[in-house]
Amino acid sequence: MIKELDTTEAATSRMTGDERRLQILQVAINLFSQRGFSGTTTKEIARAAGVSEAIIFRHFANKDELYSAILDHKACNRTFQSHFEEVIEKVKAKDDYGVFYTMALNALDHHSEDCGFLRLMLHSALEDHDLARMFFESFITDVYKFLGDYIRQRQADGAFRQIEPNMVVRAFVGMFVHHSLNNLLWDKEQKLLKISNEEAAKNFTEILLRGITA
Amino acid sequence: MIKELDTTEAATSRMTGDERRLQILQVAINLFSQRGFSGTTTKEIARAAGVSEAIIFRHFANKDELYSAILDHKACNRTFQSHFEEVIEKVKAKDDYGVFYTMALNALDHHSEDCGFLRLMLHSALEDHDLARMFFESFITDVYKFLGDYIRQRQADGAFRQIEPNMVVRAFVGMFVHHSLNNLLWDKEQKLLKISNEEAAKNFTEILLRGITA
DNA sequence: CAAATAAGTAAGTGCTTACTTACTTTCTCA
DNA sequence: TGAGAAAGTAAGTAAGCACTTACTTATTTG
Repeated sequence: MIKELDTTEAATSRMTGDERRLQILQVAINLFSQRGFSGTTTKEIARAAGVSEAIIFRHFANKDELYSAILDHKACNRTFQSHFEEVIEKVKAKDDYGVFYTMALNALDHHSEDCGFLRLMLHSALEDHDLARMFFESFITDVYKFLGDYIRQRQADGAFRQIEPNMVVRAFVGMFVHHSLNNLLWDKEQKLLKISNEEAAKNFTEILLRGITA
Repeated sequence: MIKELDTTEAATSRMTGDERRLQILQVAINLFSQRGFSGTTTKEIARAAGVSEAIIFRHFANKDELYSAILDHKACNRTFQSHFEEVIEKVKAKDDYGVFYTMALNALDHHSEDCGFLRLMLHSALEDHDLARMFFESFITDVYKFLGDYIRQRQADGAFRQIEPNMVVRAFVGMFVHHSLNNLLWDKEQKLLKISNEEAAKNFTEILLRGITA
């Protein structure tokens, strides 16, 4: 038996329930990230998944539950630990440059390759969905705690000058998040600033470290 | 004759055409910024303006034209010159701290008092409306040119070290834009970081200046 | 192989949407 | 002061929306 796995377009052959559910979910994530929740119709999702609309409502009770399912799906494979192991290493070595550079580069690369994620987050934040709140509470909070602790420690060492640590995190995260957002939303052709992620991470890190060293 | 000007709720008395047009526009800006374009119905706009739906279509041919009118309305009273005269003064005096501090504080204050504007921009950027493109081309480009020129000049003076000037602008703008976005979208109660705009502008400026001085 | 089970569809449902029509009320000024 | 212009409305319309029903097709399994 030949099974064609076709996630990008309409799948021709019949799928098992779980396969179809996952496929619909991925299609929905894609469309929601492009057009937002209220801007996407269930008909569009069905067409993009290559099935009739009724199939969607067999797998998800209603449109809202489809959104909730995205929440669950995104939440499970996106923890701080899993994504920043490399940074944790640098922290142990008290490698200031390594900590911030790796952090920024990781984030920038991630934003570049999965720009749908950023869009989805913005949409859900603007529409005040749980997805945004959950992401904030589980992920952003961790980033602030992790980096904040490191900065506090290095301040105690006398390596960094005295500033509110969360202020420093805000400034640094701002640099690369804004950079990604800018490239994604406003300056897609990068007319203002065309630069590699490595170069950007390097510059941001240098500015920050010079800015906070004692 | 007593004329009641009531922009917040349904106006009771009859308005002239221009008054009504403007009022509908303001109500629409308000609602679009909250719920987005496709998330706002013409019925809601009508109710919020205190008129029947037909009135909206007397003033604007269709929903899209209502959006375009917002574009015109926002575009005319939002130029770089008008908003950053204070910064231009500091530039002339080569007051590094003044330039960046004033820039950041102006932006932060503006975001705080007109947070609807930020939301509107994000919505229109995500929905790929002209409003975002126009804002980018008329305003953001100016900011980069203006600050970029200043940084180039100070580099020539030997005051700032050699970095791509637009990179510096990106980093600095990122700090305060991200700060505003964060307070607006994710951390409305400011659990992570509660700080006055003055304090934030001060810290951002200090980090940047230490980060780029020669 | 037949019965059970699950994947799938076509064609609806009632409600909401953007937008219109036909009509009424209020203001203005010759 | 009365006729014309402009502001306003109530009650539509067709298309689109989320969601359902009644039915067909394919796959598994005792």
